[in-house]
Amino acid sequence: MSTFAPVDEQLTYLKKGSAEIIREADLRAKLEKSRATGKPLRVKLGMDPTAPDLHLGHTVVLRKLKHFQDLGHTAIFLIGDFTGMIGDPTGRSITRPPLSREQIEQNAETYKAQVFKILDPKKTVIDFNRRWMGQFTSDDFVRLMAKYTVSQLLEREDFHKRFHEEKPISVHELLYPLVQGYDSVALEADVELGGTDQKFNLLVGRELQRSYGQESQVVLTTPILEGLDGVQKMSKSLGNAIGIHEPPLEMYGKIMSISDEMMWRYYELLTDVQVADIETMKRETHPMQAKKALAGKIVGDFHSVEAAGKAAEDWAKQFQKDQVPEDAEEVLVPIAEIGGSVDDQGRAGVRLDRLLVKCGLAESSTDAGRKLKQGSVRLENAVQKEPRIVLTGPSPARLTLRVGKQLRIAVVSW
RNA sequence: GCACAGGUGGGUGAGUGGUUAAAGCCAACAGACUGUAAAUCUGUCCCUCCUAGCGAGGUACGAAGGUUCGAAUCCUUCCCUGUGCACCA
Repeated sequence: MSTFAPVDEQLTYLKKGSAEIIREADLRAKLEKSRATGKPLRVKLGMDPTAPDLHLGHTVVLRKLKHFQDLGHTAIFLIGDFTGMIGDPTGRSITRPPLSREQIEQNAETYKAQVFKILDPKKTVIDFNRRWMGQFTSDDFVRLMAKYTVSQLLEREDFHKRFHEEKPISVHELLYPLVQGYDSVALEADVELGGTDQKFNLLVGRELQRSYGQESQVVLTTPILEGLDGVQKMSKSLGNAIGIHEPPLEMYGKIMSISDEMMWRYYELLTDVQVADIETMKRETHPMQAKKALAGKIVGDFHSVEAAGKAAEDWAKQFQKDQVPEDAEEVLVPIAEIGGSVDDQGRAGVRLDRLLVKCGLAESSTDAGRKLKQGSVRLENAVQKEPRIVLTGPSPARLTLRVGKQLRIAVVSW
């Protein structure tokens, strides 16, 4: 029989890093009951497989689920393969383009693997809402829809806003919160987790459970993590995300580039460092050192301690010492692909602008030309403004290219 | 179905026949300064080509046509969004 920690202890652990608990008294009651009966709480976290890769922003709430798991409760990771087809309209000012079923299934698979970087696979229940939504008949749907009103749905801020701005709201978007709420009914969830932006959807779950004769779930929200810009929420489409699958050096570098202010928030939401220790660091540690420590911790979590150490070294080489890191990204470039030519003495003429595009250092040749003119391209550490260069050495030439902070090794062969 | 209002570059949002890839702002990118942080200042910010020059060409203001020497700006048709009215016999 499982034994649970004292309720107050559990509460303290769960409250750290959470934004809001609705309602805390209910959570306490549920925890007490579970402790008394030895029955773990069923804690649900749902995610739509709308993007193939998870980033650090997603891990905030995953970590919270992990906390419940640590306390001995049942973690249910729900993959919204059905809701994914609708696309959560949360925070969107426009309708999401629907994803194909194949795409969703593919994403769902990668999700499974990725969440286990945080959750304990042995103790996690993975479910798919297509399991019950796929069986839903039209009758069931009508009955579900009858439990909510349009004005209740329009209370939601983004709908409300769109409605008043006379922007389109598709009916299926309105359905999203209902389906998500129904998931809680199907799973008989005691607690549902989500970002603060999910608050409305989570609350619908409470109402629906009551309508279906169940005890309402407790809603626990976590803050939305800002991305690299420190302003907008972390999101791949905004290009300010750190993916959990990214190579160590890249991940480390991205973390180092966040602002000092954001660093503390990352500490709070992405590490297990205690609040008191964070406060001490704020006062006594040089921000750069603290940031390096943070980067090391996070890289360590998703890769390994060794990888983190290596990333730290490489990072210092690349950005602080102007050296070339061992794991620098290499791009193999046959000279023909960049319109180069070889003369009779074996010298190769290379078009630098095209090479930059090929290496991903410029978006287009026009862009490359601009960067060259601006003097932001460095070849072997020397500013290079001319678009043509001649290579005289033996065939595969390793060129170190830098544009701004980015570094690439181009291996040009002819 | 009818009427009205809209659809401009990554995002906002000017521009209503003619110095113009299309003001301004934001984002983004680069340079200086730094701790690759922030802040600040400067430059860039559709694509292709080269002889790389404040060069040449090509695309671009929902779509397709049309009127004009010339249109994002005028006309026609179509598509999309919203609003009001109607329809629901």
